[in-house]
Amino acid sequence: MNERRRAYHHGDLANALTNAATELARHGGPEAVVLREAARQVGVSATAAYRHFASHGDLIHEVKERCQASLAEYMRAEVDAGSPLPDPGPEAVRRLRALGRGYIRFAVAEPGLFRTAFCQAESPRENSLAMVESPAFTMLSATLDELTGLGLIPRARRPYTEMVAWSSAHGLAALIADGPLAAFPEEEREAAINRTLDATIEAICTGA
Amino acid sequence: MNERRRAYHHGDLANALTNAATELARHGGPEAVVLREAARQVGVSATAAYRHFASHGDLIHEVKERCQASLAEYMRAEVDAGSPLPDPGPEAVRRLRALGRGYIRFAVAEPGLFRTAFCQAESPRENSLAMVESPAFTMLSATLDELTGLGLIPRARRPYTEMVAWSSAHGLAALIADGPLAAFPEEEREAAINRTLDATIEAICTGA
DNA sequence: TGTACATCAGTGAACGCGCGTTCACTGATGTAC
DNA sequence: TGTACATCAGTGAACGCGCGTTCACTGATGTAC
Repeated sequence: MNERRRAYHHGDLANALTNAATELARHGGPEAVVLREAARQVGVSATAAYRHFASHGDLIHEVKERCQASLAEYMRAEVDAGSPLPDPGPEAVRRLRALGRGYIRFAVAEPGLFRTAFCQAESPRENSLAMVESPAFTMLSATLDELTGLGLIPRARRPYTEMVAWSSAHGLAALIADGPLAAFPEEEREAAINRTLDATIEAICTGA
Repeated sequence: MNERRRAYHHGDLANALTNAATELARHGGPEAVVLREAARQVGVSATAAYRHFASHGDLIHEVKERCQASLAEYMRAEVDAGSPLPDPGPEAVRRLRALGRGYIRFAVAEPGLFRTAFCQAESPRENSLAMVESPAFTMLSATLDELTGLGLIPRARRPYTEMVAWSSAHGLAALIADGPLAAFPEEEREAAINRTLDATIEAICTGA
C-alpha cells in the first residue's frame, strides 16, 4: 500500500485501533480503554472507529481477548524457558509450576493487561465458558491429566484440581497486580510467590 | 431530633450518604459509587455531600473501609457459626477453614462489595499497609501462629504462610465474584470451594 | 485502455448525558448577653 | 426569658469536562463495460 493510500484509507485501522486501545489498557487497565482516545492515538477521527467496531463494548472485547492471549503466551513461554527433565514425573511437575509462574509473572509485568483480561463483560454470560475453553485453561487441564496418569494426582482427587491451581495463582496474581500487595518490595514478593507455588504444587501432587 | 430538624438539618448526613453509597456498591461495584446518585437516594442536593466529604474519593474510601469490615465480619461469623472442637489441633484447623469459607462466602453473597473492598485507591500506597493491618489479616495470622505452636505448621515453613492461605481464598473468591466462574451452577461452585479449601489446608498443615 | 459509478472508509460538527465540583445563597441552630 | 448574631448545614443553578454515538458529508478505491 502506498503513501497516498495510507494518508486517507488507513488500510488496517481495526488493528491499529485495537493496538492503541491495548496500550491504554496496559497503562490504565480496562477503565482506560476509551474509544475516542484510541482514535486520537492513531490520528483518526472517533467516527472512523465505527467502521470497524459496532460499539465501545466491541472494542474492549477485542482488547480483552488480546489480554487473555497474552496471559496464555506468558504461561507457555515460562514452560518453554526451562529445560525438560528426563523423568516424566518431575517433568510434568516442572511444567505445572511453570504455568503458575507464567500466570503470576504476567500479572507482575502487565498489571493493566491482567486486570483487563478479567474485567467484567457487558453480557454476564460471556465470561464463563470462554475462559474455560481458553488455551491457558487447556494447558492446565492437560498437565493435570498427565500428572494423574503418572499417579502423582490420585484419581479420586482429580476433579476440580484445576480450581485449586487456578485459585492459588489467580489470587496471588490479583493481590499483586491489583490489590494490597502491589507495593510489596520485590524480594518479599518473590519469596511469597515461591512459597505459594511450592505449597500449591504439594497440595496438588499428593500421590506416589 | 424532631421532624422539623430532620427536614432541613439531616442530623446524620455523612452516615446516610455512606449507607447509600454502599448500597450502590453492593449492586454495581466500585464504579457504581456515584456521589450525585448517593445524594439523590438520600433526598439531598449533591452539594450537601461536600459538607461531609472532601471529594468523591473521600466517599469511596469510606465505602471501601466498610466493605473490608464487612468481609472481616463474614469471616468472624463463619468461625463463630461452628462448634469448637475439644482438641486444640483440630480446633485451630477448623478455624482456619472457617476463615477461608467466610472469605469466599462474602464474595459469593456480596460480589459488589467484595470488588469494592479491593478496588484501586487513588493513592497507590494506601492499599498496601492498611490491608495487612486489617482485622481479617490479623485473625489469619493469629490462627497460623497457633497452628505453628501446635506443631501443625513446621516452623521453617511458617514465613509467608499468610500468602498461601490468602492467595487461595482470594483467587477463588475473585473468580467467583468477579470473573469467569460467576456463572457456575451452585452445586459445582460448592464442590470447587470444598476441594480448594481442603487442598489449601492440607498444603498449610503439613506438620505432625 | 478509459471512464461511469457504486461502494468503501474516512471527516468534522454536533448531541445528549451524567459526572464532580464551585458559586452565591438561605434557612436553621445554638449561644452570649 | 428574649433577642442579636455567628455559625452550621443545607439549596439550586451553573460550569467544564469527556465520553459514546449519530449525522450528513466527501474523498478514495475498485469494478463493469
